[in-house]
Amino acid sequence: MTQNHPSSEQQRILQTIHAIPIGQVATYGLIAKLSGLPGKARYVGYILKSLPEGSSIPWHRVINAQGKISFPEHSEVYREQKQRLLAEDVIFKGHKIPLKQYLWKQSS
DNA sequence: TTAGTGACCGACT
DNA sequence: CAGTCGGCCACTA
Repeated sequence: MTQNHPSSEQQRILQTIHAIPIGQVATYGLIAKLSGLPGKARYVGYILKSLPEGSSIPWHRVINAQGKISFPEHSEVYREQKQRLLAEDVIFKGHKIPLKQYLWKQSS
């Protein structure tokens, strides 16, 4: 199978992100895995980067595997993401979110 | 077509 | 705990 509908992959990813409950977060890698695209964490990042302005996608609930926001600490977008998370009562330990305790079903 | 670039990840110092 | 490193793969110039 050499043909693949590119947009369907994106939609699966966006759908997965959209399903993240308020007050919870998920890593890029987990999003990819739950979307049936294991190993394509960077793809998730790429899609979020190219997300339209007024999108209803809760992009702020996506963080990296280190439990941190994937933006330069001093950037404006970093502050916005952190602000949105704090507004949902997501707890930060310094600059990190304690995944072990708050991350979305770590399954396993 | 090739080479460079990431809103990444896991294993390993 | 903090760095490095190699792998990953869609996208772009």
